[in-house]
Amino acid sequence: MARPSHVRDAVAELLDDSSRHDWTIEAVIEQLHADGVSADYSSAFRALGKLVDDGAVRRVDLGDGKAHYEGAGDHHEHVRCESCGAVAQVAGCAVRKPATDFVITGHQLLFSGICPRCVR
Amino acid sequence: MARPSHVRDAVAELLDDSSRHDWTIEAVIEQLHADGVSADYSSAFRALGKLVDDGAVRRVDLGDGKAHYEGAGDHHEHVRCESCGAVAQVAGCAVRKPATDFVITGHQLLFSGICPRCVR
DNA sequence: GTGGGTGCAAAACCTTTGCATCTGC
DNA sequence: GCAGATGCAAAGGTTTTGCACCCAC
Repeated sequence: MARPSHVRDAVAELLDDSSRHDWTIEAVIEQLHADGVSADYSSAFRALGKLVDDGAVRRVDLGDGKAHYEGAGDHHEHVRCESCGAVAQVAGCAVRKPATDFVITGHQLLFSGICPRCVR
Repeated sequence: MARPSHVRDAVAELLDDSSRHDWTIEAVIEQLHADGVSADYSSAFRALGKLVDDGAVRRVDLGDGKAHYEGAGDHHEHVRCESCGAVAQVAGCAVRKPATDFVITGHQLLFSGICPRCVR
């Protein structure tokens, strides 16, 4: 049953505390290592998978071919800079329920744009 | 200069005529072959890439790990059935401009849901 | 002859999975 | 002992890239 999992715990805490919302598996591992926590890629992968199942973490698709994760806090959308790839979140929900015969269970919205830094 | 490209032309015509909006590279190739057009995976890949650059085709992310393409016609969003993977499009734009310091250039919205067939 | 288009094959990239091991319970 | 957790390594599935060859201009 519930058994200690230093990897899962560390990942959960990391994503929960962090304001980042574009954690990749690689980034998570690096941070864990920097924090002195040993963790293998597959361990992190599995930990994240379980956390997503538990609803503690959301998997986000930022259109760069990699999986991103963020703590499942407030609902918000993302903006990604086409130029530098920086990601920011935009508060609130900008989506209206669509007219369709599907039963809508959720949505994922990704804005593309240019960040203030790249505009200059 | 502009040189004939039977692959690119065929792909462009296919996506333009089709009402499908979830063409994968594989699907495109199969259809081309069915239409008697020879085309290699990499040729289709490159043709699609160029068409996307030209703005004639849109690359759509349907969250299944594969790249999907559709003719760049009217703007619309997509719904994907969590159960069977079927994809439908929903007319109109359900998105409001967000409050952010990014310069928004576009967006991609994917609804998840259950299709009428799977609801039963 | 030059540059773009095609095919075939190989390289790259990520994500998943298999397996042996280790550790609480 | 048993089930869950972890590492290491290998498998999978797609997307990209390298190269040689061919053809319209």
